[in-house]
Amino acid sequence: MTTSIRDLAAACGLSVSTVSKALNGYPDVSEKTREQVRRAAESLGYHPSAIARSLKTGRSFNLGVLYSDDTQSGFTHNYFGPVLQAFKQEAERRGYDITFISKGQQGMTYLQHCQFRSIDGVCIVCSHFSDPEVQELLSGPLPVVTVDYVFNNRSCIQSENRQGMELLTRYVIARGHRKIAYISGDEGAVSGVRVTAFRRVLREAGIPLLEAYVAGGRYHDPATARRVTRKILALPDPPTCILMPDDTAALGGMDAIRAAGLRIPEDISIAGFDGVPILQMCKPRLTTVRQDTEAIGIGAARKLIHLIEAPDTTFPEILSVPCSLLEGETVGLQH
Amino acid sequence: MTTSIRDLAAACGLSVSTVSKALNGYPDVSEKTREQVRRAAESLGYHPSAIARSLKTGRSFNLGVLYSDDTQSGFTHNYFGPVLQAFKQEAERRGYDITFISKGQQGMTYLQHCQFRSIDGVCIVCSHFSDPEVQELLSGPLPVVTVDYVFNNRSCIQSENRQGMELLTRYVIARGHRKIAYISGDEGAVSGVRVTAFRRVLREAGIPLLEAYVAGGRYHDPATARRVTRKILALPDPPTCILMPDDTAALGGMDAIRAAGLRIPEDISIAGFDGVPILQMCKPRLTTVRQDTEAIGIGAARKLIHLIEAPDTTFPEILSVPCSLLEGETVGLQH
DNA sequence: TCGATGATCGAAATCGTTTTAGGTCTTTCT
DNA sequence: AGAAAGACCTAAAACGATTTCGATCATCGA
Repeated sequence: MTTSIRDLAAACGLSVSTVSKALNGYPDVSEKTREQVRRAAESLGYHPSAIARSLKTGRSFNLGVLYSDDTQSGFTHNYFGPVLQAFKQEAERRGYDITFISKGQQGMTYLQHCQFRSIDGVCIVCSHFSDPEVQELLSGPLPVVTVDYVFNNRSCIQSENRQGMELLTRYVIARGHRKIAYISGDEGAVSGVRVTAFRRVLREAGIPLLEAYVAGGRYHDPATARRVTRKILALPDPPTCILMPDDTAALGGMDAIRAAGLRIPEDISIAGFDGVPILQMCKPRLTTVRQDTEAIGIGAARKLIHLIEAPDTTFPEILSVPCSLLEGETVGLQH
Repeated sequence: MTTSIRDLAAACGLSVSTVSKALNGYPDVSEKTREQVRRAAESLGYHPSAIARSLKTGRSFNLGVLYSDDTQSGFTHNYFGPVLQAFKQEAERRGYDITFISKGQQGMTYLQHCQFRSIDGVCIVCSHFSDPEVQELLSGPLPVVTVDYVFNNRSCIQSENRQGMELLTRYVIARGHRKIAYISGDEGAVSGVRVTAFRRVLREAGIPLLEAYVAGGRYHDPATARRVTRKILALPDPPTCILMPDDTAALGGMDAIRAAGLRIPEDISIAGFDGVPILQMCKPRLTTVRQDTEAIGIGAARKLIHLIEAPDTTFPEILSVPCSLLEGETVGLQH
């Protein structure tokens, strides 16, 4: 089959241990034999078995990714997808592979699945942080980083949701809007921060906010967005602009607006959150807040690897990456 | 640390081998001790180490996924993304994890990366089948299935591109179009089959085809699509309908059409291929051919696992899954 | 010249499993 | 009763690496 270290040792006329040490840079092997081993490895096409190595060293160079979401969108999730992609690429650059930790594999919990595969650390990015299995993993023995969720003494990376929301709200106000509605996503810290920022910017601008203008919604759920939007449009004094929890939901909102016979942005304005690329190619181009998914994914990978490789010099921390405004065509001038 | 089989054996007062056999359903262990072992395993929270098991058995229950694409879209690729998602889910259902095989990991080729991780089999889905490393993998010792690429004596799964293209072309003709342009994707078997089907349906319908109407393009590249569309629109006798290689490219085409001051579908019609869900929520809803990405992903996983688990009863074969027409709003009636 | 010191190398244990080849004891058959 | 056959279990050898602990040998200072 594939050549093992024993074959290599035989080919060199050396012992297995010497060969191993030569390859792993131990000091007690002469430069001459080291070079000989290298050459032989090259010509035999030798590569060590990650599995055998892991068994002995306890390090697998494998990062777990816990990703579960309601929306069934999987890899193609408009926000998590690109985050995972960046995470994976950065991990690979550092010599790690990734494996997805999934529910119900052979009756194992998430944590057990990690131990089963001897995962070195895990990145949790999902919508079910209240799941007991997720909590078990969060308080378990493995290095962990989370995305968009702060847990006691664990590292987290997320967008500067406050700054992003401020950016958007200020922009909308600058376009002349005074009657602004806000539909939030699933309850949680992210939604909380955003709505708080929204309220504060309005207050600071001296703009009154009807409580009927702020409604609960769901992330990445166009159907819910459609329903909530319809309700808001039916208000006695409807808003001139609606802020949606994300771009996907915005699509549902736009649908409801069109169904009501209104034009975007002439009759009513709408904005999203996330900045999914493909929607920037559709008409009308959605005005939204771009989350730097690449920076988030890369940051998560770096932090996790750091936690693994230098546990003594690294501490849990909350990292934030700034958002930017994507000015599209869905927020009109209001006077 | 985590409990090993030795701990379990000690707790039961049995030998390691008996415990192993009890857990693995060997016949030469009494039902009584088997039950005892099961109970002890449960209460100690014992789960075997996948790594140690792999080392001994040579089976890792790990499927490699080779996925590289030009477009940098990664997981969020409109066609490959959903395919991979379905592949992953089906693999997990069968007790397999997946790991991505990537270029340049520690200076390893794809094949070496597979061997490094003791991958049981690999699913190749990418756009670079001409890459020597991909070819090495294709002719290597591991079980392989491919998506959208037929290789000598390897299993392949793909859409019934002929049938899909026929469906669309007939539909467009039925809507009254006679001057139909076709922009194809990157050169290759898939593109070939589609354009052939397109030509044949036209011929059978007795509709003449201007050679200037069929142009080369690129998959998932809106910029190229825009350029090619512009050129076609500038023809002395422009078509009334343009068929694009995929939905993403269609976006570029629509852009060029709008830039030319034409309306969709009143002035000119356009259709895509793939059926990406999010675009079905945008206006105007794109008329396109839906590829059953879920069936493709699941089929790939099943076939691969079958090749792994029952190599003697399984043979390489080409599997095809039918497409369906997604009637949107971008192909108008022509008279 | 002799012991000490370094420089290289190798033997063997180990990681956590699986699996082969026996081993022991009871039962059954003749 | 003696042998054959089952039933049940264990010892030990792998799998392919890493790593500890010695072993060997040449060199060197005194």
